[in-house]
Amino acid sequence: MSDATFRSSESPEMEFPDQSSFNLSDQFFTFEGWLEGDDPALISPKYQHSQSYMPVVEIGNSNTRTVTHHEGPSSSESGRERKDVKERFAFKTKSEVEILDDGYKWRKYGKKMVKNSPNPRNYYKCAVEGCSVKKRVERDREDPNYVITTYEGIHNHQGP
DNA sequence: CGTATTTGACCAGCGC
DNA sequence: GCGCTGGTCAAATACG
Repeated sequence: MSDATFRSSESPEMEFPDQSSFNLSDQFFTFEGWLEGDDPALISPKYQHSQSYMPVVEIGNSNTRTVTHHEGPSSSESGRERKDVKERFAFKTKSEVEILDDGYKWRKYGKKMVKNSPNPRNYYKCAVEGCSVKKRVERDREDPNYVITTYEGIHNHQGP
C-alpha cells in the first residue's frame, strides 16, 4: 500500500510486500496492505519473525471514536483531542477462526452485538498481570471470511 | 477442584 | 432529559 516498508526498531529490514501469504500458529494469513498503527513490533513480538501484519480496513464506525493514527502535535489547537491516546492497531485477517494465537494469553471479558451487523464483537484482555493490553475481535460485516482484530495498548512484559 | 469462558446486567458518553 | 450505542464487570457455568 502506501507504506509497504514499515520500519521497526527490532527489525529494521523488515519489509512487507503488497501481497503475500504466510503461516502463523497453524493459521493461514494473507497480507493485503497496511491500514494504520504504531509499531507493530510492540503488539506482538511473534509477528516480527513471521512478518504477519495485515492491517487492511478501518474498523472504527463513523459515529464512534475515530480510529486514527497519532495526531500531529500541531493539530492540538483544534481543541478536540484525546489526552490519553492509546495505541491502536487494527488489521483484517482472512481466517475462519477468530482466536488467533499471537503468543499472548488472552482472556475474554465481553461480547457485544454490533449494530448494522449480525456479527458479535468479542473483547479480550491480556491475561498477564499488570498488562492492560486489550484486544477486540470482530468479523467483517460483509465478508464473514475476514476477521478484524484491533489491539489496544502496549504490553508491559517483554515476552509472551 | 481450579481455571477460563459465558452471558446478562450495569455504566458512561454522545446524539437528538 | 431521554435513549441509544459501545464498553466493562461480574456471577454463573462449563470444562480440563
